Amino acid sequence: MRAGKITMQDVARKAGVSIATVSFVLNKKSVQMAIAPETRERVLLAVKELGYVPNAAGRHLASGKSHALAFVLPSAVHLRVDAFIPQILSSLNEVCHQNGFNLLVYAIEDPSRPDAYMDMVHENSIDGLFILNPREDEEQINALIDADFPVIVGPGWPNPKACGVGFSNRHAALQATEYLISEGHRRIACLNYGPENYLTAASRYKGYCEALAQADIAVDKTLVAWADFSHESGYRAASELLERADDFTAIFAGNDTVAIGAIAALHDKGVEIPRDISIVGMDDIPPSGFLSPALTTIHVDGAEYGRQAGEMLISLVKGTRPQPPRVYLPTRLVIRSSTAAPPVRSSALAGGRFSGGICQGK
Amino acid sequence: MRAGKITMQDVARKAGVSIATVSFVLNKKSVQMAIAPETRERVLLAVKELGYVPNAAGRHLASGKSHALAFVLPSAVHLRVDAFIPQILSSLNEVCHQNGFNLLVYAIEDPSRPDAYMDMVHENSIDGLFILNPREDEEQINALIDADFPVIVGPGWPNPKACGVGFSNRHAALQATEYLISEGHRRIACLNYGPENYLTAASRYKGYCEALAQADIAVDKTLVAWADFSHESGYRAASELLERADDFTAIFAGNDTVAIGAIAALHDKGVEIPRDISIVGMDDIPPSGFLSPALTTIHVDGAEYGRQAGEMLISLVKGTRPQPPRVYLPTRLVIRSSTAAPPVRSSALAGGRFSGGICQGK
DNA sequence: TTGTAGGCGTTATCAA
DNA sequence: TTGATAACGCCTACAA
Repeated sequence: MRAGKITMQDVARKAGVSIATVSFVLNKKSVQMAIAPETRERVLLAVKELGYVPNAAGRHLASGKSHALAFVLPSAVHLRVDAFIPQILSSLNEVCHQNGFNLLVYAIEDPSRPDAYMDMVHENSIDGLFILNPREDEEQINALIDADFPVIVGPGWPNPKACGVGFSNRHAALQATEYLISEGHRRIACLNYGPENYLTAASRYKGYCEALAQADIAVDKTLVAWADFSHESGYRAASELLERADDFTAIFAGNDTVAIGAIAALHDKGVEIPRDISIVGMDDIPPSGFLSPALTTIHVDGAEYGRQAGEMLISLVKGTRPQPPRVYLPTRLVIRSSTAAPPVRSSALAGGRFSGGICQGK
Repeated sequence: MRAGKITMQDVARKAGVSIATVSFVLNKKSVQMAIAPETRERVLLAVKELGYVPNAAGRHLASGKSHALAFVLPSAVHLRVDAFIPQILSSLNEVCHQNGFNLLVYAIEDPSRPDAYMDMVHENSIDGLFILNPREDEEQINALIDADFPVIVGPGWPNPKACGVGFSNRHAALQATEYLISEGHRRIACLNYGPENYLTAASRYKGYCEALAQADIAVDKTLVAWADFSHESGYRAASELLERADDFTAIFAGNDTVAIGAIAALHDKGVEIPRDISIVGMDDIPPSGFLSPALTTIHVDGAEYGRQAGEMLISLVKGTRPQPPRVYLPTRLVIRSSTAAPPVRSSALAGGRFSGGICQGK
């Protein structure tokens, strides 16, 4: 294919100028290089007539710029089931292309080589990196940042030179849990998504604990379960929770994906939401508002997330440190119908939540 | 960053050989070029000690190969809300990286320039293209195929030279609708996802019509609604349907995403699923099995989809026409709890489905 | 079995 | 204001 392999040579010949001139015209270095309008016209005409398109490889080699950015995801499962990712990806896609960058996606597949994406950096095939929720232990990232390679991470990344966007997972989890508490819940389970060394999950857990602490509620480890990223895992974790304890009245879920799984588990066990148990999620993924019951959750603007990340990264690539270098996106509690006040029965009387099961039709 | 810009020059010098030898060793052209094992070792050692990584741009320019593949999506909205896409993307990601290719994602943002992604081809920045659900009118695609540029489209693409993977949308829709009919439904609404010139949506509609025809049921246009790709649109379309007609007992939804929206709409109107209305979706996206009611749908293996597409494309890039060149993935009806036999009341007696509303608690 | 050298298509630095 | 020309890093005949 290759567009008939028309090169600057051809354009130059046709326009009767040198290839250097063609390059100048095409790269219009602002006011620096002044080209006679007449010459410019001639070149532009030739370009148009020949259907010339600059070759990426040549440009890349000569300029050292690949005009490509990479979006790195912590895991492939993540990509497969977490509906929040596509939100980010979608706006990132937009920003990139509007600014003349291609967008590479790299979901880490092989946990034994979590930094395989570094190859793209070393091969020089990308100009910048947006790493979503990196694990803290990835030292390579700091090496890149210290070497001034354009990288966007989370805003809490422990390197003063780092630039990042995101939101406070801790705070969002706090918001969610506080809401449950404000509704009157005291026995609140935490169904986090893991693994535990996964930074954002850890932060969310921290927020959950903090909210409990503020209300003088002790963290009960039997009420804490770790799922992974999938609906299935949420289902499983919720089932386990239900077997381990029968007196909690609410669940704080690490994200909407596992919350959806948990809801199904509760449903299958005959637990009614929010009558018997309330549940609040996080992320507000597209289906959340359309479930029955609609999921109360913490809304984060995924599109804004991707946009800001893209813009910051591009700014970095162009040599300007974004201002501000660290952005915390706002999070907002969206109250829907999966939450309510806890059931008003004393456990002594009712003897567990399933006592009401005989009333439930279906 | 650029890994200290170590080039083949450096490696060659260090190993005491020429850069050609280094290149030979690195590109081990199978048995063709025999290199003395001793020399090879020396080179490999130098590579390791220097931490040499080949430069993508140089390689790209010299070889004409970018080692990058692009995944093109018909729209950004699609990417944002259709949970089927990430399934494909995830396995595509895997196949690409395992084979040493980078993966570019291009979601078409600007409908006025639906083929903007062609730039990537003309710039020569990708070696191949996987176009998901292209619109039929994109003539450029045929130009590429005819020029032997590696392209993967759907298996039904009207060009004998085309290679493609996918599944029969028509057949899948037929399966879904047939099932509803087999359950006893006669008044079956079609809530498709659009736009109408969107090939897959059109095929699904065709399958729906075909199933009705087989059962001697006339297509009633008042029972046909077009959504777009989002949950919201499914919600809206279902609401309209409900206002236009009150005697249908089942809905065939163009995909699970709009089905989820539709379920919410029915729910909000007090319609109970599947008691009053059954609904069947398509694609079997991750949350579908976890809804209440769990969605009956047509399962397609998204991971397999992406894998095959990736493998076929890579084979094409390497110069081998995949065998077979067109793959139809199997589709499977997954019966869950959103479908049942139609309510057994005569419309004369009941006077519309809402007559039973007073019995519904909640 | 290994080395030489030309070329891939741009960019960018100098001269002119 | 424009034109030569040297990089850029690698691949690959062709020679040796």
